[in-house]
Amino acid sequence: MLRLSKLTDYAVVVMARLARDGAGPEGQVQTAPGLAMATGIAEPTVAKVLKLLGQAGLVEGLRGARGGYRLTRPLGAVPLSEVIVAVDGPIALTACVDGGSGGCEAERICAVRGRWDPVNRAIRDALSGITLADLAGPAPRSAPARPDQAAPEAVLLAE
Amino acid sequence: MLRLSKLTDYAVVVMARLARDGAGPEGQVQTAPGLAMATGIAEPTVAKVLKLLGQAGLVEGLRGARGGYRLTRPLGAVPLSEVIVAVDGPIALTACVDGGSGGCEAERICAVRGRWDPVNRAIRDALSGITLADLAGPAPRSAPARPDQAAPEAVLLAE
DNA sequence: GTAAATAGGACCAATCGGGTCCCCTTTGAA
DNA sequence: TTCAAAGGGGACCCGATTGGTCCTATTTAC
Repeated sequence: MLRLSKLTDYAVVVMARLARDGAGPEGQVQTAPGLAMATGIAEPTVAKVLKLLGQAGLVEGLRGARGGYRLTRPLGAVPLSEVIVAVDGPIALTACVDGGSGGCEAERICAVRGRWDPVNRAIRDALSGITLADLAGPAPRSAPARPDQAAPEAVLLAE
Repeated sequence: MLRLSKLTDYAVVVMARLARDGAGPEGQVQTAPGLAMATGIAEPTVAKVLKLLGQAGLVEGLRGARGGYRLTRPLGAVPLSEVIVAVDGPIALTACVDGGSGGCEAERICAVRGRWDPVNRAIRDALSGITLADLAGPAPRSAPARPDQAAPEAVLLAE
């Protein structure tokens, strides 16, 4: 289906939330439990996503009491491709592209061997041209006034 | 990893093989076992791919003895996106894009709800700009893409 | 010193996709 | 007329990947 993983989706939501709450570069930090509360995503999952984003340098984690996370760059400076790479790994549509030889037993007679590169490049370019600001931008419809006050329990029970 | 399925890879290989062996529009047909032999892909898998491609109208299957498959269009007139849709289903990076409501319990507080559309569109555009001829390399034997075939476009969201 | 919070890794379960096999239908050829 | 070759359609099973959870170590404010 050419889908990207849910983790990537969560990552975008979490980073958008960080930006929204002022946890930008050199700004205030926000804790993983707090983000989980605000986004409605389970807390261990939020922690996992933040760890991955931290390893990629997209967020900065401050340890210890009063610690938390904040963005290292404004959303407009973060291409979507970077988030995908951070969470899902390298962007390559087929296994035989970057892995070199081995694994593809039809290597000898494969007619399209090594020809997926332009495809991968096209995808990467398309994804690099979109920043998180484009995704998190102005509220799509009926911006919720205070989503930080919304109780996830209520959402679960509502529908 | 944003990978596309192996089946799609096989589909490209098989279609390239069809073109290479002259099984183009109104040309000779080639059998599934023969294609399996030529490509090194397991025969049941080749048959499965050809069925999917046939349902999408990308290849034409002739039944009965002396039957087989042939392309309905030259490779240059087949955008990669169509093959992906035929084999993998609609191109949509996230589940919450086209499915409407249901499934995403954080729908109410999701900050990026409905914002994946430009991403999907960018991907689709990138994939539509690449034809199988680009993947299969230079025209094998004096059968270049014929641009007189008007763009049949494109049922990306069909299914 | 203690509590709060991140860092890192291991672990389990479920979903999805790859691959195979089955039987039916069609149709050219003997 | 009969047979065999080939496609059409679907069901099925196994494996891999992913999503999600938990535990422990480390750091730091109070």
